[in-house]
Amino acid sequence: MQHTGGNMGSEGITPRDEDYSQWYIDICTKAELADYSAVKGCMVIRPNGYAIWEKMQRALDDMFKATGHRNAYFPLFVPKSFLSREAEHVEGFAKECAVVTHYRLMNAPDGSGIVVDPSAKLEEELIVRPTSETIIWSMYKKWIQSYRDLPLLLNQWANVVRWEMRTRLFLRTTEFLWQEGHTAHASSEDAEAEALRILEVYRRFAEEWLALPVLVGRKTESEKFAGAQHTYCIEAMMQDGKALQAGTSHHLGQNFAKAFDVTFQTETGTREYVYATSWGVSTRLIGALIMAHSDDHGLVLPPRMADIQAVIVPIFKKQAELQAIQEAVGRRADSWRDAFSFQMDDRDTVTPGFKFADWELKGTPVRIEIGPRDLAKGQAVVVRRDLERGQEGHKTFVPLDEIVAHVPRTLDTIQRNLFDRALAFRTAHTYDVDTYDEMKARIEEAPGFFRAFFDGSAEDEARIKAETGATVRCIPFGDQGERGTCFLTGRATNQRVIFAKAY
RNA sequence: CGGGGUGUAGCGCAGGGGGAGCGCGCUUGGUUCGGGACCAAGAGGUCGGAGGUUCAAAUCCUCUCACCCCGACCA
Repeated sequence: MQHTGGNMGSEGITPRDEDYSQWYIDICTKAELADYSAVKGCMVIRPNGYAIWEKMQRALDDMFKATGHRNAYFPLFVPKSFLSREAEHVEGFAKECAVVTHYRLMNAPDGSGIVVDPSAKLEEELIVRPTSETIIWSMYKKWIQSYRDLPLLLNQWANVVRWEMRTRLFLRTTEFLWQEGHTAHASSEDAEAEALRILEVYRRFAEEWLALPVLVGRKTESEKFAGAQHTYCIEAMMQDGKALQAGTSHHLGQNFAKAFDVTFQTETGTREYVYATSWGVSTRLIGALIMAHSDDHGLVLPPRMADIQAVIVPIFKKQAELQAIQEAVGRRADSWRDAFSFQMDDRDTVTPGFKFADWELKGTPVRIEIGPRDLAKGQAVVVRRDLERGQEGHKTFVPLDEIVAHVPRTLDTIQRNLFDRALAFRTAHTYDVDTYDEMKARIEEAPGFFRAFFDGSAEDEARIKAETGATVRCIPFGDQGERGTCFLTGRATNQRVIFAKAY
């Protein structure tokens, strides 16, 4: 199949149990979150999708500011020479960098179209940033002289490019949007505290805003960011039991300071390399949101992520009936607007039934139906997106004057229910395993998180990945200390890890 | 980079040497409207591109381009 999308409606959504991967694509395209662009591996984020990103940006940005960070913007282009300064770091990205070699086009001499002007070759080639560590650290070298300049706490909202072999809408695209924080500190302890502070910001954001329960922990040596001393992460479970890394925070130690020769003078007059962190989340979170909550009818948005939290569907035959409904809503619009965001769908070109399905597809958390019969009784029908038709609580009759209080409560209930549901799903799909054979036997028919004592080497991890497809997603905090025996080597260990197949 | 698939109307597809079609959507008019309405009349295409075979190519041959999906690799 080629480009999907268009005006098909949710009738065309592939059920999850039939083809999870196709279901995901259907949600993205039919809910008009994204569309394929002319460039392979690149996507267009449509208004419905971008609205979600804007919600994420707003919430996260406020949290970054509240923890003392400021925004800045660094250039898209990085001189090629910068990338050779940090060999370990380069290793991770060199194979997927886009390179700018020329700066001008011209008409082809033979009139066949536009060609690259061979005389406009760049002296030094430019890399399109796959991440901004190098360009940022080249500036930090100029800006940091003294311990008084520290800590330096910057974040940037930007696009980056990684030339991936295999792409997937939102989850892995050639170009994507993200935020990248880059901080510099006077001590290792400060950098460590910063990395953990941000990890906690990410956890709170995921759980409180995205209604996405996450495991918080540390990456193993083989899974950590090349160039980091260690990497922390939040990991979420999708509805197919696969893990998705939803955010990372790195303690970079002095690696980048040494690569870019960034030193500062201490209080006692000595000179020391600065300590660093970096951290980021991307538009991938939109993919996480979709795969955590949505169903076979379409997108399901947590209320705090919904641009339109409630849609009002008027039921009417005659214009006079519509007018009466509009007046009833109009009288209360200001107070409603203060309590929740809503939109009236008063199109007279489609039937109410079509609107119901349409707004469900788009993920709107609450639907308020108002018809002549309701109006006569001074009530409305409030319908929850998170419950199936016929389920207890799906539909409620609410007096119009109580909508202002009822809807916000319902939104809170939905937000909480989505989280609880996702957490219950994760719990039900998390398995304690004592032996490697046990995991091997179960992982195919029961995808999920496998919790095991493990102290194997990077080679052991590679072998497990080759044999089962599973990797160590994280070493969760608060799950350590207990003694056990490694499920592979049989050695005594207190390290408990989560194995899972991952996106 | 391997494997698979697809390029024909906005979307989904059929057609396989001689009139470019169907469904949905779109436009206009009318009847409808509490779970994806109906009738009628319309608009809309260099059949991905190039070359070849032929009296004649969407269709056969050669080459090419592009995108999608699955895998390896990676956020």
